[in-house]
Amino acid sequence: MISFEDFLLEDDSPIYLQIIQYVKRGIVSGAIENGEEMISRRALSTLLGVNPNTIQKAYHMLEEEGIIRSRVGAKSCVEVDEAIKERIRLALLSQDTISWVQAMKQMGVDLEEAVKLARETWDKV
Amino acid sequence: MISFEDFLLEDDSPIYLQIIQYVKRGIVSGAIENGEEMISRRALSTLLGVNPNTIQKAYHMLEEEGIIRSRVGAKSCVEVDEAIKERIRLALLSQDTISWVQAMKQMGVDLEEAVKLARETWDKV
DNA sequence: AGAAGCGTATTATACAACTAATACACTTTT
DNA sequence: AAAAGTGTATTAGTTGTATAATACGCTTCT
Repeated sequence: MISFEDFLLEDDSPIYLQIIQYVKRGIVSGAIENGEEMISRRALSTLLGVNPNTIQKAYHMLEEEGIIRSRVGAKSCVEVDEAIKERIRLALLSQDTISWVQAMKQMGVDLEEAVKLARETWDKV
Repeated sequence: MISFEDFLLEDDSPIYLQIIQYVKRGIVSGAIENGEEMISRRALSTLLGVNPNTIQKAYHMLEEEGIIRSRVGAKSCVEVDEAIKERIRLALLSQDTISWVQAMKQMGVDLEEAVKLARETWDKV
């Protein structure tokens, strides 16, 4: 079951987006597998200390994106085939990398400097 | 004068934060220099097509952070010494790089893959 | 001196995100 | 069968972001 043990509220972005991002990144990394059960909405809202409706919104959007499957009375399940996984992987990797590269360029950092910075940062995080 | 010519509203983050980020990145890159005049609040709100109050909020926060200096009746000016510039540079570079590295790690991408991805992305952006 | 432009301030409205409390129908567990 | 847990839905309230319309006093330009 996906227990959200290592999930942390850090960002100032909407919580429901952070939850969606957490699940997507988990799928990309392989930490979250097809068929796996999600923790229930109520349990997650208690765990994170946020409102059940916030969780509901995140789960609902995950369902609309075709990532989880819900049935009344039972826990929601992850339902992703290889095509969806690859689609998510490409989207997330390019999206995150593009915005980082844009930031570096806007600050006048060249490619080699940026790579050096990334290498130095890697083990600190 | 800082004309915000190459400023683009893209993000879904608050506009006033995007403006602050634009100015900070400009200072880090050297595109924005100490003593330079800011475009007036009214002119910028017209240029970007957003409400004057949104601009006022951004400028006000920039002033509170000690980055610009305002006098009633005159245009606001950038006022940053080398210490402040270095503080901003360190904060922005590490902040952006850390979040990118975290993203890559959460998705199971190792350092060399990430570097490769960054190199491939560099010229496309 | 006068007009225009500037920073600053106030009040009101709209909308999205988040919180809060509750209810219903269904599945799973006991 | 009963209880507990689940997804789903509704209504209400708070906060932050952005819009809208004005107003005042100061500086700069003509």
